[in-house]
Amino acid sequence: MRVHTLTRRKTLTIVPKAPFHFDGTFHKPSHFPDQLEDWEPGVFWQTIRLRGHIFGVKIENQGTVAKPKLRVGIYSDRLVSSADADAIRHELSWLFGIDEDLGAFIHLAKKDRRFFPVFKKWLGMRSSSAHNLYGLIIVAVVLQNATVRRSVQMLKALLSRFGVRVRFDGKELYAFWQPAELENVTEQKLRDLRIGYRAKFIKRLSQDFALGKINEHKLRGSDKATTEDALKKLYGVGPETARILLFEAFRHYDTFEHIAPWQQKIYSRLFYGKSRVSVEKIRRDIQRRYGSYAMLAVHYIWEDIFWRRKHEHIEWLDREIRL
DNA sequence: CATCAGGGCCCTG
DNA sequence: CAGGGCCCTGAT
Repeated sequence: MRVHTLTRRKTLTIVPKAPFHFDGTFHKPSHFPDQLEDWEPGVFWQTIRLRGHIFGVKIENQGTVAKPKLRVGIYSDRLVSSADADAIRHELSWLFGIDEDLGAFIHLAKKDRRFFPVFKKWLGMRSSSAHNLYGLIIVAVVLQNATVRRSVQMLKALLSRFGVRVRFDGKELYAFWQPAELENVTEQKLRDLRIGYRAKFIKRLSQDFALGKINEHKLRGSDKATTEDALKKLYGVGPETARILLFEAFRHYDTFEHIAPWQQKIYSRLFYGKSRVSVEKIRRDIQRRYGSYAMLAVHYIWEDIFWRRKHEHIEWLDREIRL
């Protein structure tokens, strides 16, 4: 398969709204690894499709939490116009909440005696997704009813068959295929990649996106209920997938209604030190405490424990997540 | 070797 | 609105 080699064409400087936590925003330790992005402390790489082209993006931390500054290298196989650069700047701003004002959330966090150390450690972290809606749905679908190992395998299979290999800045990553490219791919061909019944979901989702039955751009400006409705109409998108999309792709920080059983177990441990607390109680307690920032607050505590897991052995967590 | 549940969802009754 | 079935895989 052809590898697209991109070279550096332009460099942008972006000044995020302070406080901004670079590593907490660009790297989510709870997510499974993929070949669409890469990270090391202070540096992030990803591919991105905009205006009909594939770009490589390298984002470097050039500031601090209190005085944030990002240097963004744009890689392409042709000249990058100022319209391209503007589109990339604009898209990154949305995907990573770069201009988001976290003031009200921080105010809440300061009043939280118990978890303030965690909020302080990650001060300025935002919800994020490097992918557009279609890409994030694909990720969410391979996540369904599967262990992490199998999810990784399924996404790898899909990307090596349909993705575009991109090389830039010494990295080799993939860019997602476009929905319309699956038009002539049969469900059986997808099943051959060992993705099981998800083949049907991906087939139908791709059709819907190719036909423009869902408008990501428009939904970014819609309220949560409208967006949730539109998402749940998509074949293969249920309560948990919708939750992921609402929080990561649409930046609704209050998305804390659906709690899956495996999440319930981890929340019970994190918030109560018990093995099992009812989802009703968890939902009520968290919503009361963090209001419209319920999911963001939980996200801080959630990512923190997965971050710690990289360095220390956390017995109960290993038991619960089943890699 | 068989059985089972897993970071859900759709469909049926 | 509860429950069965679904693809595949590694664990038991």
